[in-house]
Amino acid sequence: MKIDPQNPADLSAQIASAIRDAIVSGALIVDQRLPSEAELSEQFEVSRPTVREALKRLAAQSLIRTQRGATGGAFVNRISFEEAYSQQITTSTLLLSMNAVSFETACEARYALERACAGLSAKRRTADHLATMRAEIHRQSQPGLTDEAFCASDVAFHRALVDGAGNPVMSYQLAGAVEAMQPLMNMITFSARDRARIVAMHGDIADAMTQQDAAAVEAGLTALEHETQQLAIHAFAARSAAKQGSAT
Amino acid sequence: MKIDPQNPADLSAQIASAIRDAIVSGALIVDQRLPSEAELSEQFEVSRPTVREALKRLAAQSLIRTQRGATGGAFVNRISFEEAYSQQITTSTLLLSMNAVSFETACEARYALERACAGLSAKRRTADHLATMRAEIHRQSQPGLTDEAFCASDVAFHRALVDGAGNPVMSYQLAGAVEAMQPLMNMITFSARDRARIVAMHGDIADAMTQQDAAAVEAGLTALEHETQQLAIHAFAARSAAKQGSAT
DNA sequence: GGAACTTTAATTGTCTGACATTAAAAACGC
DNA sequence: GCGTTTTTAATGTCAGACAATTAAAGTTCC
Repeated sequence: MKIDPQNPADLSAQIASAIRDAIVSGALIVDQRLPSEAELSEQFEVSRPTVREALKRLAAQSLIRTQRGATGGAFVNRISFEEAYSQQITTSTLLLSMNAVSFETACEARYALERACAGLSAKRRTADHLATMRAEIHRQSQPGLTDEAFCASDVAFHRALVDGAGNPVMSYQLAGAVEAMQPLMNMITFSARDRARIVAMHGDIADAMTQQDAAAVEAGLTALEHETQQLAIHAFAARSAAKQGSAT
Repeated sequence: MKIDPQNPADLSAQIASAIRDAIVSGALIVDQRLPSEAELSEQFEVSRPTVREALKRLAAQSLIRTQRGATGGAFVNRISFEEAYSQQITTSTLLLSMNAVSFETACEARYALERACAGLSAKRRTADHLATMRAEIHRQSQPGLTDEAFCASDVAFHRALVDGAGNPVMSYQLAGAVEAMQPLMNMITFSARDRARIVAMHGDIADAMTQQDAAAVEAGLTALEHETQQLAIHAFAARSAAKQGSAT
């Protein structure tokens, strides 16, 4: 580390990259203090604002944290699952919304991955997970619920299912897949009948989880995927029809 | 957006957050130009360096890109799958290496998710995917290969399997799970016999893919998971034994 | 001698103002 | 009308300064 070619462009990006490599490679370990900004600017032969921009880049990725004061400075940060979750959700959400990923593709990926949890989750789920699922099912049955709140509850239900696997790595990987679907789901209007069907399916899945019947959980998820895909097809058909109508 | 409480701390983080929210919520759309740094510093009533630090934070997350010159500025960036991949891999890798996640947990998550691809991938894989898998199997059989190169080839094999599903969202979500395992795998020394067994299993999986036999692909992955877990147990047992020996 | 208070020093956070670099648009010459 | 030059608006970088914060060292008082 600490070397920097005299490339003309974007010194702060180069410095950030050098420090990032040092962290990823293990040359800088967790909680280790980086040199002060003044020292870094000497080492890299740049000004302090440039060093600061590099450090902010790393802070944005939760690779470092900073403390003020006499013994302050920049420290290599231990990335928590929480931080990793929220980063993944932001990236996944934007990736889907910006790249014209079809609802079908995103939905397929989500349910395929979620089915991957079914086996472990059916086996390991605790009473807490079951209680959360039941509570969300109950919330979803409330009549006055907005579509948005319905979708949020849907996400919470599925997160409980995923967390039931008791594998934090899996929960982390799935967070993006499940949460990023929410904006897409929000584009759908759920009729009372649609909601009733979904709630029933959630009930079936919760029952299967209670009985630790992995195959039934998978089957329930597959049924739910099919239902969701159908709803989306109708919603988008209706939407494009309305567009046609207003255009003519 | 554009509001900013007079909270004392970390103005650049607040500004970055405000702009990020505007992008995520859709108030700022792809390729839209942000106000110039000078204008932003007026709007937020801070200096230009502070605005710049905020913009660098966003650039680090690929939310914006900047261009110099007369018509330059900061533009909302369309996050590409490529960028999202590499971000996910960095975050996942650090998450695993920094949080003392057991090999067992990471391995379980990885294979569970990979099995989720098996069905789609068996059905949709093209000749290209099969060819890549065969090529990597061949490379893995080379005698002079370093452990690191063997692991890299292993990753390439599995990525081909995942990509075979033809679902870019799934490939993206799996990238982290598969690649982040590599540093952990690199801690294992593969004997010639170990490698032969793994290569044989890869061959079985490739055969199943060729025949589009989803169940066989899943079975092959399960067998491979078991083999990997066993190898890891022995490797870590040997390692801790060596540690004991050197300590006394 | 010990506890409470004060001072000091180191570090990040922010500001001001300036200059360099870049790239597109405008002006100019022919 | 086309090629060249100039202008201009923007980011990239720098230098120097001050404010805010925090921990440690020093000081005072009991």
